[in-house]
Amino acid sequence: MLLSKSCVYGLRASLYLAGHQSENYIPIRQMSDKLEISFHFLTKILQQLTSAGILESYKGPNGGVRLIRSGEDVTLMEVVLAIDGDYMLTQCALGLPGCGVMKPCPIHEKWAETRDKIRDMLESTTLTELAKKGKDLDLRITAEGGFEDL
Amino acid sequence: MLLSKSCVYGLRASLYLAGHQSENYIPIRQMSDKLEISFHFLTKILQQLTSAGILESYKGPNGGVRLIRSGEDVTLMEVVLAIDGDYMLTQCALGLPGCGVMKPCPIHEKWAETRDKIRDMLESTTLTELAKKGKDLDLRITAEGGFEDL
DNA sequence: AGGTTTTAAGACTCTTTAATCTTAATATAA
DNA sequence: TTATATTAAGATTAAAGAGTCTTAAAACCT
Repeated sequence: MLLSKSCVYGLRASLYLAGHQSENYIPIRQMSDKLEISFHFLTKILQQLTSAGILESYKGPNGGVRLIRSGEDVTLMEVVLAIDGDYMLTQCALGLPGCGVMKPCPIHEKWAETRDKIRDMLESTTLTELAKKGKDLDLRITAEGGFEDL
Repeated sequence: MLLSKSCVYGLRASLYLAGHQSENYIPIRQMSDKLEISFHFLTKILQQLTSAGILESYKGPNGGVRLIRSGEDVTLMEVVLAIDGDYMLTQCALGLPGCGVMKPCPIHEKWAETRDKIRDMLESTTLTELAKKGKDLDLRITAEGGFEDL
């Protein structure tokens, strides 16, 4: 699997936040209900995004989480790095340690090109861009229903 | 991780076979020693490639496995599909069931483009091509040492 | 036939990831 | 200041992936 489940959940939650952007904090419970993700599991994932400086959280009534910066600035890459790390973007296709231009494996070159495509996509796509697209076209970030139901 | 460990081992073993192509069967023990992969684990992986019609095996003295067709014909895609399946190439980036042009998620379009790049690379690369490159440049398919040591 | 070499197959264990549960800490508000 | 709402953190359980071990089956050789 390209992205871990944690990472996929993190992306969906981030898109949710980008689509509900306001000054207010959004309770995790609300997100876990809407997105149908286990509350406690989602909480831990969002903690990773918080400590990575992507979200900020607030406890108590009317607390929750929200994007620190506008979703305009936040790329998919940031979310992926915060949760899955850079493993996917650095690891050799044959799993060999230290694979690179100095000590390549036979697949290295082609693989590096392919990886760069993935990297470019993740770096050039922002949360706001996708959330806007989701709203405009009523696309979904949950199994059933569209963006409007969120 | 993009490819499972089983898949990576399968690729390395397939490259080994492509680099030793002959009429003879290659014992799995020899491969597991050279490639530093657990014998029993490698055996299971090669069984998958055998039942997928990529390898054929023979028991008893002078037995082992070999590529059914020339490595010229075998693409990386075939090996990946036999071991990891098409999950990576079909799965939605947000993990939503049935994501496609009819019911897309906001990332679907960009993701599909990126996935196609991966697909193209895997489909256009053959074992022989990589094994030849590995021999010519003495690249490695094991942590230490080059192709020549195999 | 009997012993040896090899793959095949299944049971088992270990590790990592995913998910849940419980308790603590923090903030609000009546 | 007490009750409530919320995130934080750690312990625990469940499931999947990775790896090992044992036994069986097939083929060869003497």
